[in-house]
Amino acid sequence: MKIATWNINGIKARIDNLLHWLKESDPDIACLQEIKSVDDQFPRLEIEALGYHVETHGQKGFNGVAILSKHRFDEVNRGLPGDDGDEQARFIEGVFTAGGRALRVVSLYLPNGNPVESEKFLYKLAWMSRLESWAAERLELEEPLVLAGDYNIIPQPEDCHDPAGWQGDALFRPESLTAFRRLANLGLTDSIRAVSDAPQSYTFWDYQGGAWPKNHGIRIDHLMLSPEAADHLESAEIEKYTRAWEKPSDHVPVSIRINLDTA
DNA sequence: ATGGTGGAAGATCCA
Repeated sequence: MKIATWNINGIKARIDNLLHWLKESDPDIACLQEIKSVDDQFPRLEIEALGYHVETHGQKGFNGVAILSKHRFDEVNRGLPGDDGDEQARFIEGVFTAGGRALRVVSLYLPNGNPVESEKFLYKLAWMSRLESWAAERLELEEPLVLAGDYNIIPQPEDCHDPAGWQGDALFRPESLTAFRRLANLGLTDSIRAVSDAPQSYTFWDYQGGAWPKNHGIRIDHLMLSPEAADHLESAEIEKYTRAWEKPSDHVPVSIRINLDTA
């Protein structure tokens, strides 16, 4: 089974690229972030025509996440628990049946958190604390769980072109990295790191300043796996070819293959 | 010092 995550930076601007990628990459489950659309304006028909079930958690203008799946959803949960006043659409969980057992897949869009002097950084850290609580609870189920999305976290210096330049940024602040490690240390495996130590494996290149041709990127899109998923990880891949397409997203897809039939 | 680029929306905000 192939599971992918992609911050598409606007579904209206990216629908042609998305359809092309779905045909080419052919994921069984695709987690999308920054759909920047309300649910009833999401172009579900074109995607359903390719054989996908579509579940969205959108909002007007910003944020918004979705899961596309060739497998039927047994259950869908929208929103990260822990703050009833949080209006931002950044989290959706789908539950599927794979290999005769439950498979949980989350599409998440973790807050950027800049500027760090603002409420936005506090919101990022609070959101990460809520995510940690949620993950701790889910891990008790001892099921295959894939936490996929744009984490807005550069885990290690080798995950960016210029660590000194990122010093102090919310994506690389010690508080942010500590919160990410706390999450990982619950027992989640970083898929890309599990299959490769290669540096300069980036998932995002800014539109500005020729970042893409200069390969000035960062690795901030991650698929974090519970032990029951990580045990069956076969491969992980950054599909960077999409960054060279016309009208690209500034992020590229990251995908994994796991074999849950042998679970 | 400024603006750099792009999306959504339709003035700015967000990244």
